[in-house]
Amino acid sequence: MAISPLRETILRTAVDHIAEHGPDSLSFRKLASDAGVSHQAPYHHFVDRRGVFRAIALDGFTRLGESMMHALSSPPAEQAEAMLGAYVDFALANPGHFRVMFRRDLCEMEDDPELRGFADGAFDMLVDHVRGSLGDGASINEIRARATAMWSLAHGLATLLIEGPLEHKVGPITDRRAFIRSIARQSGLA
Amino acid sequence: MAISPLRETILRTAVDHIAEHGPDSLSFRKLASDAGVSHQAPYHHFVDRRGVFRAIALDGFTRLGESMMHALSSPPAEQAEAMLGAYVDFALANPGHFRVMFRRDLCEMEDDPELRGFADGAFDMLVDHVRGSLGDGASINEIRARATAMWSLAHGLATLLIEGPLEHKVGPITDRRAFIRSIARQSGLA
DNA sequence: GGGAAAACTAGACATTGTCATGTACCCCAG
DNA sequence: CTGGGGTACATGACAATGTCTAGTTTTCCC
Repeated sequence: MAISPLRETILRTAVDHIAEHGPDSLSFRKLASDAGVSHQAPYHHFVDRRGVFRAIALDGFTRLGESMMHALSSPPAEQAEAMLGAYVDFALANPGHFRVMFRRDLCEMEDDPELRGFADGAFDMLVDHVRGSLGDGASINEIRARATAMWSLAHGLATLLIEGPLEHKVGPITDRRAFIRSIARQSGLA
Repeated sequence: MAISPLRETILRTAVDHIAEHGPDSLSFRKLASDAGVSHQAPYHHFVDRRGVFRAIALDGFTRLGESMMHALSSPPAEQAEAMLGAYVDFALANPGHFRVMFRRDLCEMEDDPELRGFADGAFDMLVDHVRGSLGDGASINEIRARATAMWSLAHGLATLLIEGPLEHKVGPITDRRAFIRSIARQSGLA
């Protein structure tokens, strides 16, 4: 998979557009003309319009995995909060990616083992963290429930922050770390 | 706001389509032809293509409010779990609405006081519940943090269930009530 | 019953995704 | 050196879509 300048350009401008205006209004042709090439050129790097979304999702899950991997190296006492923070930080730093990664109408995971593998990577780190934090006595159901709770909390928080309604309700968030900490404390997850 | 048969038909088929294929592929013209009218007829009931999304969101927040209102009448000990359940139940019963309500690129809340009012209604019920459950000693920051945590947890859970990745990871969920209960217990929110 | 407003139809236009096809350039075997 | 094949683009065409303008029918009220 050699890097191609045009491919990178298109991905970058696509992500920027999605971060600002959402995925719906993303125009394949406009991507091409903005890059200064013909409207057919991108087809050489992406099979479809949806191929762009797929590439963005792959990139996104890679970045998310790196972010969570880094959080796993925190001291145990702070690990849960670090995992939540890593998830939310990633989403807010890469809203263009985040908006695409979890939209099944944009990138189908069902029949895409590669994409699903990338997605599994991030989740498995969460499970690893939970397994370690609960100790050996934890049942598989306990681990499953706690990992789901953490994922849901992080995902919901990230989504509500990106899509806007939360800050409108609770006011602007000045210190994101402290904000996440207070929420992690209120839920029993950290 | 008198009811109009065509308007209702269009909203219903639009919601169905979004529930199945997502909002992006929703065609204004196709809605019209499916309803057996000219491609211009819907413009008499919706200012825009986005007007359809706005109407769906308004309807959705009304239903969500009713669902949470009903949960508020549960006995205090079960109220938190009932609120979570109400939120998730609504989302899974109305995925077409849910997918639209929290997409700022589909329905802009910023300059739409009516829509924002409907959305505020549901959130205020959550705050009321939290205020009641924490008692009089709770600070505004505590209430805010706990309400945000509950909203995030419910929203994330609903989103991950609708968009698919969760069931793929933890397997099919046979008893949703028990599933939600186990997650509510794992987080300290119920 | 007549007139106005509401509901709907018809035509047109720019934009979009995508298919089919053409063209310039690079690399390597002969 | 040559030519052929593959890669990366450009061009043209087509159907579908959102929406503007303009006409037509239907409904309703005084």
